[in-house]
Amino acid sequence: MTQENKTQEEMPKAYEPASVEAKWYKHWLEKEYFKPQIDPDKKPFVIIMPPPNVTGELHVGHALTATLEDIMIRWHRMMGEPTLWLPGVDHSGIAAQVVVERKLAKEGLDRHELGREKFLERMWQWAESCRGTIGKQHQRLGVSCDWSRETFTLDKGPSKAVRTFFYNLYKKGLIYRGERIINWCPRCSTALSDLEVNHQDLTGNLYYVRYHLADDKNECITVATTRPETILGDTAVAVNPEDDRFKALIGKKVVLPIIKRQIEIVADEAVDTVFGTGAVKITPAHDPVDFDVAQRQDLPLINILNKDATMNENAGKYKGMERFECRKAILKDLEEDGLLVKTEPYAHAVGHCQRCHTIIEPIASHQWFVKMQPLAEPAIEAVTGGKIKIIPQRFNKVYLNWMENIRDWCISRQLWWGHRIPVWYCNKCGELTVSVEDATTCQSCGSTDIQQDPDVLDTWFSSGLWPHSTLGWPDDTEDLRYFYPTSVMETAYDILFFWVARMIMMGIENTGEIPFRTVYLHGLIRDEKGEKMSKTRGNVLDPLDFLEKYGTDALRFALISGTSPGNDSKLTTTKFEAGRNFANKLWNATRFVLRSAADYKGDMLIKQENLMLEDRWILSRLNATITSASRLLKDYQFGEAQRQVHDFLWGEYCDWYIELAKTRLNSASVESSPLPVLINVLEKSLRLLHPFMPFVTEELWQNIKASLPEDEHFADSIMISAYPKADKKATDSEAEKAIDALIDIVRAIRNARAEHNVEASRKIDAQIYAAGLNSFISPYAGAIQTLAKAKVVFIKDKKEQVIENALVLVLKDSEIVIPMASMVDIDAEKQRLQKEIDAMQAEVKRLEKTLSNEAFVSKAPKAVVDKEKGRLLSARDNLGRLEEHLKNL
RNA sequence: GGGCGGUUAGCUCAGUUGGUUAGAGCGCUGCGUUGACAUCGCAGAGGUCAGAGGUUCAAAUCCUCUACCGCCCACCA
Repeated sequence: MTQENKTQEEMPKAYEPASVEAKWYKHWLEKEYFKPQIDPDKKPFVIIMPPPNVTGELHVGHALTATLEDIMIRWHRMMGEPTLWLPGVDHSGIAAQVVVERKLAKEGLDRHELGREKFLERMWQWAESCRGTIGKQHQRLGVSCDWSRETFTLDKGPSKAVRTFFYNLYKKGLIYRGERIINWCPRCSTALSDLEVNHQDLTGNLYYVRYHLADDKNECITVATTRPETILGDTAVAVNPEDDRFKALIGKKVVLPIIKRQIEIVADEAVDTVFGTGAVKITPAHDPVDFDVAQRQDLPLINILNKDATMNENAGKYKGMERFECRKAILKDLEEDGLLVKTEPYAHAVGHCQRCHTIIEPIASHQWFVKMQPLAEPAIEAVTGGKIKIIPQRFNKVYLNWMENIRDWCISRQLWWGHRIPVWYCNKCGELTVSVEDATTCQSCGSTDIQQDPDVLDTWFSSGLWPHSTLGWPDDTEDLRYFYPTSVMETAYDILFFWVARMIMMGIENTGEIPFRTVYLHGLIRDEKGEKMSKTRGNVLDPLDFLEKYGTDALRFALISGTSPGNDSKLTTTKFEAGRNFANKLWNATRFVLRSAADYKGDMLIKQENLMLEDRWILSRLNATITSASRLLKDYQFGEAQRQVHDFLWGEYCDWYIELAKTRLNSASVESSPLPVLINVLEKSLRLLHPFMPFVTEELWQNIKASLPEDEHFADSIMISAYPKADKKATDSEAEKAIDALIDIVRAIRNARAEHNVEASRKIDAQIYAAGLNSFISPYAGAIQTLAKAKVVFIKDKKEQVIENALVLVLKDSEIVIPMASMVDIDAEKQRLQKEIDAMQAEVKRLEKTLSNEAFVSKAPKAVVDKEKGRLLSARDNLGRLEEHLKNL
């Protein structure tokens, strides 16, 4: 250390995240470290970020996504792989439109008054402002993604991808327009896919209604329904053809109550003979099962609802009524006519709009659909064949179950915000034109009198293309060739079907390759009570609040700690505190190391011949931690990896190594100084921790760098430095054994002091006999004196032990004798010894039993048997010594 | 109706090829102002790993069943 070291002098006593974070994020951006270094000879590591919705600000779920992905990205980047993390934002069709519509409603407006064009202007304003906010929030989280590639789903590239995909599927016959039962949200006034409907069990009623036969007013058939208003749309009554009760009635006509329309009794297998009355009213326009029956039986469809779920002209006198008002009115009328046989309470699942929670209505409607089965087949094969790995594995089953039972996907939405369907209808010949470019003429007749389909596509139709559309598809771009297929798709398990499954299908369809090799699914973050966060519950946590209070690194630490793949986790303030405290601990440890380094005159290279036992120990422990953390990162065990690095730094480096190093700082010559190891281990540990806590590690690492002489081995930033690699040569079992024994000794003496209420300032005496380890540990008499406040004498021979009136501590590899003189009362000590003897006897017994078990000795691996044998020997030995000491007391 | 997950210390949770005395954070008890850190240090208490059965030399870990909690999927009107 020849230069002046001002840095550490300026380090304040506590870590202050705010200034550090802004400084380094800016630096990283300026140096363009987030951009991938393309190298054709290296396989890149690629994550396409799940694009947040433009529905507001980021929440803690986004923060978790950002953290997990940033950990992977930073780790791989430090491993020297060309690393791309591509950020983006989703226009999020219906969800965003609902948000803006609500804002309009507050102004007393609705989108129809505004008109499509003006409304879309408002949407764009909103989306742009969200995009800005989301970007800023992401930066505060420290995400190291390539902002130069940031993409919005409505950008030119993704839009072209959407149209191209639509066009291709249409040409292949996999996209078609047809009349089917779809889920209609009266509030949003649009069709929804099956996935966008949440089923909720509600207790309603099952109403039994009597329909009289047309030709015999005395005879009737009774049907059961939960939605009596749909009677107005009935076009048949169905019974099971095998049902003897109704066989005679098949083909006869009944008269619908109230509107008096005559409908036929038909036979259809879909009818369950044991449910309800065994006779079902058929409302083909408002029930998927009835729709199918109608197709088979060639029944007419009568739609009774307007778009807003009021009754239409087919409802006769109920026209204009709101649907549930109508239900009440019909029930009243039925009752008056004596046709309501009975009413019983009935719990059944009712569909609600995922976005606005309005009860959805099944309605027969002309919509665009994707035929899914042909797309699902290769997507199933990709997972069963192991080309795509899902973590945790249990989601394979969930994924496959959904894929194998997939149904056609309704993709048209009667919204304004989104990708407009690339279809034009000809007003002259009635034919349609599907085109990637905007069409100007009809493909069939050449007429220019054409108009584009007013609807837009399901937002997931574009999200599903995300991994390849962001990289340039359908164009053959360099990015697409180099970065696709991507490496990991990291997202929450609740969008497995919405998004992940569709990306797999679409990716394979469009590129012939899987979109990503690994799917990592994280769990949901819940509040302190374990409740799912939602705006209506009002328990949504804003990550920015925590950022400001505890710092980004603490937030990231909190989000990851105690989590495992696919499992939900609770976010509690104690986790934030733990993260903040850890950052602060590192801060102070570094402060100490650098302060010590300022007085040190040698260089920082570790010289093998100068190493003391504790140096070898901490190097060995560091290496073990690197090995383990690397393995855990590779296995996506981020919570556990973080914990192990944390435990090493706090529990081994700070608690023991620094404390041991202090004992030789003052007296040490340059050769025997702990500084090289102190600083090297810290520097390497910071790199090990960097993916988890990027800011504090960068700041401390830079401080270390500044305190050292110019060194070309140090990169400009920790984030582009090499991730530590395990080195088998660093493993040192001799040093680990000796230092473990030393730690045992210190702990035992401290424990004895505490147990016997020795004053803190008082030094006690201790004789230590460390058998085979004596030569290793005896040099540490001074260290023990400092750490355990005991004057230590090492004895070579047990015979030298003076055990009269003394406390004897029997450890694994050593024995400590502490003269009782002023410390202890004998009875208490006898009791303590007896307790230990009991425990040791139990241990001996257990081991004897294990080892006398021939099956164990013959079947268990030799290493395990030997280990047990060794333990028995040492337990017997300890027991003997304990018993002897008790006798001598 | 199918499927999945959870049940481990007072609380929140780790514990991934079955192998020492089951761990962490927080909380609790006692002690502590020696210049890294009170956002700290030292010591301690606290668990028949939901219950029952099974496989194994060996089970928190694998299998079966049961109980409770939670989630997902599903067109019985």
